[in-house]
Amino acid sequence: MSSTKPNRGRPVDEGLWDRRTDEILDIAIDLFAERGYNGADTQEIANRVGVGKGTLYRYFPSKESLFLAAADRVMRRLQAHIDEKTNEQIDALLQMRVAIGAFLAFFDTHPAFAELLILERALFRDRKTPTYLEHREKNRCRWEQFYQELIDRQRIRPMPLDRLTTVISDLIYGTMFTNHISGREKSLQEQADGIVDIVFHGILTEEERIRQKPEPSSSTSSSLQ
Amino acid sequence: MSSTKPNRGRPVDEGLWDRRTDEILDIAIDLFAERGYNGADTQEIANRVGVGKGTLYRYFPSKESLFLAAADRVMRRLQAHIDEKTNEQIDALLQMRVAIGAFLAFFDTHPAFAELLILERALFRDRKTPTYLEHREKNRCRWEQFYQELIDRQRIRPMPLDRLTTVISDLIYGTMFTNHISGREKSLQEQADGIVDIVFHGILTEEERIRQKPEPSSSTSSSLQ
Amino acid sequence: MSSTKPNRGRPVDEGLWDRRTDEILDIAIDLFAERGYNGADTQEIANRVGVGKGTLYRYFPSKESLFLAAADRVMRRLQAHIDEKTNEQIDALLQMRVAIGAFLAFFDTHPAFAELLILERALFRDRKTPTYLEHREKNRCRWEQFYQELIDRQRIRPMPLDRLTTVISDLIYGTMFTNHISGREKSLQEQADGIVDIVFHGILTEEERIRQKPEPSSSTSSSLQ
Amino acid sequence: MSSTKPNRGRPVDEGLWDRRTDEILDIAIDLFAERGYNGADTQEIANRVGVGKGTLYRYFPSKESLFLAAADRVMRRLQAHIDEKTNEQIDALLQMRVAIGAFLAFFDTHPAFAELLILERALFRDRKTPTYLEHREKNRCRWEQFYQELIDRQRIRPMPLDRLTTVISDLIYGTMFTNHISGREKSLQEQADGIVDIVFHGILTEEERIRQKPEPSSSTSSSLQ
DNA sequence: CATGAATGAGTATTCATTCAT
DNA sequence: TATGAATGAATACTCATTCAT
Repeated sequence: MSSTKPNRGRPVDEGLWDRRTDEILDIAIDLFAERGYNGADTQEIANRVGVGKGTLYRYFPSKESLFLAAADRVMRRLQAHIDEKTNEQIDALLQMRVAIGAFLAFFDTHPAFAELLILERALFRDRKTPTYLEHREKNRCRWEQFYQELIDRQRIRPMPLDRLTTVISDLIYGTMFTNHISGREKSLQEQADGIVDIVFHGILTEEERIRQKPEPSSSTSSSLQ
Repeated sequence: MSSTKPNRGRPVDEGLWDRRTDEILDIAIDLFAERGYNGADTQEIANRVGVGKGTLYRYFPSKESLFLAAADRVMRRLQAHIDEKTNEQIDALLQMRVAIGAFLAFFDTHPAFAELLILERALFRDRKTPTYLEHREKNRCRWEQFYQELIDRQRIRPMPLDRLTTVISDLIYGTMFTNHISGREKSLQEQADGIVDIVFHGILTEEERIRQKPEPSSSTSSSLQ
Repeated sequence: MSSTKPNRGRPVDEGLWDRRTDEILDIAIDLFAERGYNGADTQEIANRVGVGKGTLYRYFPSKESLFLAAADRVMRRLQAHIDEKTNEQIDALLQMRVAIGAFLAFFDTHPAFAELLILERALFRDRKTPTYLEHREKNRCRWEQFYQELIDRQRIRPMPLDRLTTVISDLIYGTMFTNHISGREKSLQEQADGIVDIVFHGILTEEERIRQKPEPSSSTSSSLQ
Repeated sequence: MSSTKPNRGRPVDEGLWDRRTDEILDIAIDLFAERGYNGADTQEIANRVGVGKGTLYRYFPSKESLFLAAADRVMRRLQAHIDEKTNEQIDALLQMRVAIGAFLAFFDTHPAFAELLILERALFRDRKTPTYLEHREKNRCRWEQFYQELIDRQRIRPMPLDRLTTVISDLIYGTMFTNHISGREKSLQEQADGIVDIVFHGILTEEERIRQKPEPSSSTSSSLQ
């Protein structure tokens, strides 16, 4: 998981390398978030870490790779955070609520992380798939299984799985971005509840729903109907 | 054109100013989107416009102001685009579908515009409310009236108006960003339909919906319940 | 004395050319003095004069020539000022007092003029003998005659004429520069008296003067001894 | 040189900093004098020193500070030069001669130094008291004591001390400036003697001096009369 | 004659990266 | 291994001058 460490000569304190790598990353995350990419001086990062500038370059071959590694660390921490909150065997629909709440809470607690994801996209658009999309794709499969089960157990209407993952994902990422940018004042809980309410029940009234018959779903799960 | 004006000398081509301002803006939008803010050389912009660098600075006092004006132009065009598509007197719920579709289509047609909004947020976070948030707020009132009417006519469940505007707005902006970033392959129409389906009907089955009773809404419209 | 004026076509208002030339020069003197050479924008000069930038270039072929003409105007005005004060047939030694006082008063009244002379020297050292040296040389002859007469009439000790002109000239220019730079607080009259006192009587006491016998002068006037 | 310092890595050559600072300053003095402030390219200075442009900025934070430091170095060298020439215990009046001679010789040997003082005044008039005035004021006290003693020992006529310091100072600075500007051809010794002659004995004849009674001095020493 | 729109040469400064020690 | 001194590429902006009208 850590950068490739040169390994000639006397072996160093085991773990020092990794601990310092993470220390650098955490400091870099904050500084990049505070100052932006160009505004974050490598000298300043080195100062905050308490090492020489040259040492930084022993851990990361360039400022860019440091930045990208920082963005990656953000996503790994997000993953861990959500896993931690949802691991338990609670009701599946409740788990969705919890996951959405945990997601929003994570970025609310660490605004710097949101900042980093935005920066990454803006600055390195040509060079790399954004870290957060990579992670999204990595988890898509898990979520699709999760949703499929709910459909099979007839708790969720049959509909294309990718519609579910995509719409929900776009919604919470959009919410996160907007929260971060505009400093939304509403309580996290309220906000999460609002999202879940609409996603679960839709906005239409009973009668209107009957009139507007849900479009028949077209993908894998259509056979279930 | 050559009456005895008090100011002799080279007369200004009336309208040239505005035409050129827009021309510069359009070229700037593309270049900023292509190269990013720092990568977009003022010289290159001038070259593409076909004027000297100094002339650029007659129209915009700095690169930053040029960029910000470009972002503003994007939002004004978005506004005009959606207005154009939805002006007609069609069914209100259909109008929602149309507006969502128009929104996504706009950025699909002009990926550079999406790019600009992201850049703006990343680079000028400290200096300015993002242009797109400004426009969002400007329209919030209109949409809340729109939703209130639908609630009054019992086509939409009673729920806090800001929940409606916020969730839908976050969803479509999140979708737009993600589309732009990941190059989503699905057809625009399908995508819009998917969003509308979930927003309108929610994801739960009939039985599940009854079990999970929608949380009673807390705002202005709660009295309607 | 004015710049070479193009003279084809309809002859203009006689004198307009010269009047405007002087007007430009006076405004330029002030602006150069206020802002320095680079800081003085040609646009600003044009604005203050109330003409277009292009018009300036009809009067002076370049910014540099405008500046040099401005410096020249300063010296011509100095000349006129001193002539005016000393023209009358008063006692010769008193005339010296008056001339020195008038010189200092001139620059005290017009600090911008002093500024210009300093600027000229600093900026155009390679290109041109400073205007004020030109004027100094032009007047040297007159002053040498003046001093010779005083020596002949045994009112001034016999000494090389160039020593007189040089030392006195250096003294009053040095005083003028220093006054301008440091904002000397002493009254003009007192200052002029102090200079004259030392130049007329020297600083030594009677006894000391006898001990330090004045060095026999070595130039033209030595024969008088 | 390689003891176990807490700071490993490339050690600083002790003294290199100071040596190079002076080297940069000397080269800057020459280049500024040759080309003027704007004409002196930072790149050219770096080239002449034989370092990269960036290195220059490690020593001086800006071109302006480099210039000002150069001017300051000139005055410190002037100070040292005059101190060196006058330190000995010779007759006080002779010391004055020597100091004046040393002053003029200094700038005659280093025309670039005179140039710098003029430039400084012209370019940074708003920002800073000219370096040479600072040094003048610093020495004023010493000279006033010196003169007071001469007055007490009745070698100099009683007169206000500031008249003495001011007139002599203005005279030698004025001479220095004019020498530099006009390239005076007379020998330094002759010139210094001429100044001393007039300052010591004044220009009037014996009889005339009696007629023009020296104005009674007005300050501290007036009581001595 | 007068104008002012258009031009583009010219330059200080920053900061990621290297590498001698 | 760690350091930080040295480097130099890279770039926005100004303003004197021109010339079409």
